[in-house]
Amino acid sequence: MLSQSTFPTVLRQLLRTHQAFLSYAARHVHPLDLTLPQYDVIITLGNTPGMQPKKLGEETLITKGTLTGVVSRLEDKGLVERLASKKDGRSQIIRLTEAGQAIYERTFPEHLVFINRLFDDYTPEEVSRLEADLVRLHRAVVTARGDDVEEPAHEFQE
Amino acid sequence: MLSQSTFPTVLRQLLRTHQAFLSYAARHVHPLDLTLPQYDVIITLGNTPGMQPKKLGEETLITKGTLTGVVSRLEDKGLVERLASKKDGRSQIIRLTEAGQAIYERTFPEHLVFINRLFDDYTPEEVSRLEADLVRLHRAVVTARGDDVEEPAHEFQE
DNA sequence: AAGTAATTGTTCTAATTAGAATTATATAAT
DNA sequence: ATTATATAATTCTAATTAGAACAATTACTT
Repeated sequence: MLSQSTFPTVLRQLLRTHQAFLSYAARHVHPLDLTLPQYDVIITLGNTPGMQPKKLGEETLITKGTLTGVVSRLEDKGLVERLASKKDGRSQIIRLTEAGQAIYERTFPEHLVFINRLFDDYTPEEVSRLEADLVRLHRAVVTARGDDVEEPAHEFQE
Repeated sequence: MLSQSTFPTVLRQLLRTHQAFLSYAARHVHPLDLTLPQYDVIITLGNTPGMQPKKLGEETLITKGTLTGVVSRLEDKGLVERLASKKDGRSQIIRLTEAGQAIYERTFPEHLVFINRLFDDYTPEEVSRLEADLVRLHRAVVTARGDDVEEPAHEFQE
């Protein structure tokens, strides 16, 4: 078996599953005239007093350069608003407007039903195990990423 | 904890792990002056006589509209070439040029080492189980999506 | 054979993406 | 305090992304 010369199928399957899930979730979100990242921001802000872009990006896995644009489009739609922080001149609070909160309350319960349908045939233990396995792989990736510094760059200090 | 009102953490973890893996893989690919999708095309075409864009897209999970651009950029770099099919006027064959094949041969072995490092702490059984669990979830998504039976049970090994 | 339907690939668009450079502000060090 | 460093968010760029519309070609139906 020449599995040594092929790309690990487990990783290909990770990509495939990820992609399939996104296209599934989009079915529920696109009819709301929202993109997936936009809806992700809304459900992350739902039932919160708002949060800084930095934290919002960490929660949604959207990098900051991207987040600026996503939030701006939601602002244009009147679904979120940016408030300047008084404590920190660099910082903001992003929160849902009333219209944004209304969308959240109206759609999120059914979104959860829609998503959880995927696990109809799973026992809670099976879901937990899958999650634990994904956490383990994630940890392996982060570890490898941190350990894999070919050029430590210790010699060149500015 | 109001876990009923929160997004399933197993899916969030799927997205997180996927993202971490891509950024890890990019470390090895970007120094080659290639994007991840571009490199994916190259390793998919490696050691093959070439293939149609349709199949190439299925293998790499790149949708056709995107694939046109990815292939064009690789063509500009002289790494792949498009050949018109004589049997089917709509169709093409995309294959590596000599330069593309050279990059493949020079980099893919070390790329595999780089990637397989993620599973250093896994037993083969653990990898198989994770893959099977991902296949199961993928199947659940496709089933829920409802557009089943587009792909015959031809799940060949890559 | 003629007309209809399906397939292949390109083009077009709006949005996302990561990464780098930039601006503005805050914190730390001396 | 003054300088240096770190952080927060925006801006900029090239590429990818999905989806829709399109042109060209092939396959099917009658």
